[in-house]
Amino acid sequence: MPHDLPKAYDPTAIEDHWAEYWVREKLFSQPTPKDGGPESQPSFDILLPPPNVTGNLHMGHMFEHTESDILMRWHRMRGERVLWIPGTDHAGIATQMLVERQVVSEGSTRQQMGRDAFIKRVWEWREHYGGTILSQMKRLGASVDWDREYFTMDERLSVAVREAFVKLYEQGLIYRGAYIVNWCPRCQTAISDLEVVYDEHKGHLWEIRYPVIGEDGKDTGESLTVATTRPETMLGDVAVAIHPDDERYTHLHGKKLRLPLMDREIPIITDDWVSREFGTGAVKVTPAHDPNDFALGQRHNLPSIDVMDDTAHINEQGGKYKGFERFVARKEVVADLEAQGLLAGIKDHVNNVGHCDRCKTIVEPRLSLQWFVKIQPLSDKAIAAVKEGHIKFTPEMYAKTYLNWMENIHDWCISRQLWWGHRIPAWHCSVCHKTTVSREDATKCAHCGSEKIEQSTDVLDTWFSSGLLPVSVFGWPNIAVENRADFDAFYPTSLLVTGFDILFFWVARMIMMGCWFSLDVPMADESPRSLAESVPFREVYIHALVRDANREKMSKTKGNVIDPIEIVKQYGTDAVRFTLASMASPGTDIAFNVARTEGYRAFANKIWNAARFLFMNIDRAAEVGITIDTAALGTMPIADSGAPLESRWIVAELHATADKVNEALANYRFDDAANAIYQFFWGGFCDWYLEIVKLSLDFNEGADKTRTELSLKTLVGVFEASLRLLSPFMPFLTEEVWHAVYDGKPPAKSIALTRFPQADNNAKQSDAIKKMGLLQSLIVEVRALRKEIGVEEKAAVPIELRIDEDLKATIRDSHAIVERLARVSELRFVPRISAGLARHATAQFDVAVVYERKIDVAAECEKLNKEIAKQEKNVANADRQLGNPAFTAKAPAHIVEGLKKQRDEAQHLLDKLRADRESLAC
RNA sequence: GGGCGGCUAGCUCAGUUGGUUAGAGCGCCUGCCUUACAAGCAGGAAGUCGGGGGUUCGAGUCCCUCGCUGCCCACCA
Repeated sequence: MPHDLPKAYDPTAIEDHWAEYWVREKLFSQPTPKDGGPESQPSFDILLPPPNVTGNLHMGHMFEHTESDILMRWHRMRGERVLWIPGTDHAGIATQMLVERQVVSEGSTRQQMGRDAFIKRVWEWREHYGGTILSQMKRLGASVDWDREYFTMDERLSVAVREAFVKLYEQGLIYRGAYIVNWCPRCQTAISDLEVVYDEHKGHLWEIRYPVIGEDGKDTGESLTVATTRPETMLGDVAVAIHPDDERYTHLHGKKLRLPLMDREIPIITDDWVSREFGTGAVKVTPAHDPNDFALGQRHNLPSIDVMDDTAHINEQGGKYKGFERFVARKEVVADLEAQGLLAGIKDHVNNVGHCDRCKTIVEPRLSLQWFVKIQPLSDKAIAAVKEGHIKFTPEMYAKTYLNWMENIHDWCISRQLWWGHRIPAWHCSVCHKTTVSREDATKCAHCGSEKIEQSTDVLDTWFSSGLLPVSVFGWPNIAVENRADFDAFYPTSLLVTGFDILFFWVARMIMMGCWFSLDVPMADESPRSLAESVPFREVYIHALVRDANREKMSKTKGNVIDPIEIVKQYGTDAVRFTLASMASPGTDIAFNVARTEGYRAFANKIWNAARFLFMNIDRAAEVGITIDTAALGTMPIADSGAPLESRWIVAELHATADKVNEALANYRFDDAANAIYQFFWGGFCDWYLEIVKLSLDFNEGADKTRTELSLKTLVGVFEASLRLLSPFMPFLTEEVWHAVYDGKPPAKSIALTRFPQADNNAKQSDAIKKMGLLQSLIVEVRALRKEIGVEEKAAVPIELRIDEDLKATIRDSHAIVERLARVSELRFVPRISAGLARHATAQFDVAVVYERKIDVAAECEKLNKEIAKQEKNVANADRQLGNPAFTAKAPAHIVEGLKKQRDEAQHLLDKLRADRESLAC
């Protein structure tokens, strides 16, 4: 029996089933369009930021997916051609590290295994464990197109990577050279600037004397003191630099120094770059181990001496320190200098130390032969795309952050000394030593024809391939006439939903690469592609971070990580989704609190029980021959003017809510949208409408059958529309209940394929809202009065009501509602409230409960006094403002009028309150 | 060293271009097992909008300043 819902809402009982159903039925697949371009149907498509293949789903993912899924389901229900593409990233370093650890635990190493065997091993690992996140996403109901799932190392995506590399190379935008890069000695690879995280570090500033030597090569007895935070790098020193205008050292210009420990002659050079204030004003120059020194070395034609190997141990260039690990070498160097009396001092010094983003090892700036992208031509386009408004950021401030970074961008080091990743399509010739870059696997040198070539062992930065995704997932570079439907329909994608942490890593790179490569792809009508049409996405929505209940960042080390799957098991996916949505206001981090989730599980339960109430009545109706025509559902209910007040009211509220939700979602205000629905369903539909409609649901003999049927129709219609309104937020619960509404014969395979409620502007403006408001305020006042004077909950009591003539009809027509909801036995209209009765006064009416009051006079007086003081203040404030000629002259008329009205109402109320106080003899 | 946020009820947060008496959820207090729901119903208390100054008829909202707090960027040895 579809109508037979269990008494309590149990999410676990329904969610697995629907999650599996959605995937099995391929409900969210969006095949390549056959009907041409996007004109035939507006499309809305986004690319899922591919999680690392090594990853587990965390709260941040769930948040991101919830927001995306809400948007996707919403757009889908608005009839658009919706596509959400899932995939995973091969995550070079992360994955290699993980598998390496596994290999080591088995007593081997990747070096022992060899490159091919190791890579095979990684692929095997990926086959077994690589789908964790995606299967978790399936369980959480993300409405992605599983038929289009990709992996960044898939063949077709690899083709795009190679094409992009070769093209940039041909355009002169990729070069190879020896520069200072960030080297991770643990990962044994270069990493980009972005992959270095800086940390304040309490260290020292060592001051070392470098003896000055004369023409004869002998010490003059004088020395120049340099300051350094990394004394071990002195082994690679090739000069000492001073500021040309530094008078302390003028006499040393042109002189030479003896490099301690290495006994090497090095020159003193002058350069404006040197700061006279820092340290001693003399800086040792180590071009192979510091970017500034490297630049100095370039300017002054100095050699570079790399004193370390790939693992940051001192190499043969470091003389007797060869073999020492860098920090051991540091100790040794300092000790030896001290022994030789060359250590002038040690000062405490706080400096920023760079760590490898992946493994936290201290990064070694190191001279190394790497591949770089000459980035400026790409960044120019990427800057223009945002400045010209082709890409819109939400929140807007991220556009500033983005531009600031983009305008100060450095060339991008794209080579990595890893095994797992896209291998660089470059072949080095051992005969002519030139490099061949090729789309096809090269067999001979393009320069000398030699076959003694070997492919570069380096792979590309992971972000090089993910940066290409917006073009590559739609088939680039193979966009031929017969093979471009996807590209035409879906590029540029509509939106990117992501976190700010990958703004530069990924978002910026996609913009650069998307604009650069798609520009060559003509439009469907063969016209050239404009910059506006070459962007990878038209909008970027940057979501906030999910923190724990104490606003702490979740981290494994702190042990405060909330596992979404655990929470979901406890409260249900829908409740967790609703929690995230309701807290998601752009730009504000989410302090995830299970108390909120508990509340939204209660909300889910509320919906569940409303459904049970509905079904109970439908079944009772069926027994007396009243049936609901489900074919009439699926639209926006409309109440005609003859319908009962509560029907017209709830329909108007439904339209108003639909309007709010649509607008909120258009502005990424998930919180406003969720709150509007919550408020409508719980505060309006359940608390008021259901209670009132119970009066009309009379199935007894002799009851007004037409009225019952009409009411039931509205009830079911509004409820069904509410489900559709809720569906993007709570897809599981609404799916279950929606199928039940249709008694197992739904008009579509899923509620996700129905239409989202759209407000009719006329329907949301209704006098019913005003009338209902009056009734509600009367009912609330009576309830409060009852409470104040201690009327038993169950007792029905008479009330006296003094109300303006023009409002009387509303009350009279709906007296049954007042009687039921406020437990009133008799409603007496009176010209004035009888003396001695407990009363409440509002601007519109006075009401009293006819009951022997058991009230605390003192408490009542206190309350009255408080209220009187408040109203006196209101009147005084209003009078003061109204008495101000500047106000009446300058403020707009409706403000002045409004204030006058407000003042009069306050005065009216005040009079009544004073009278009350009198009668109480306070 | 630059840049960007935040500070509103006990907690977590809303508050649209300045406009009439600043809101929500949770928590708290009181009373109810009223047959959809105690994961519920009803009523209630609670805020000098971080401090100071300014603009304005009018400021939570705009400007200045100070404080606290968080984040991002940056090659100072």
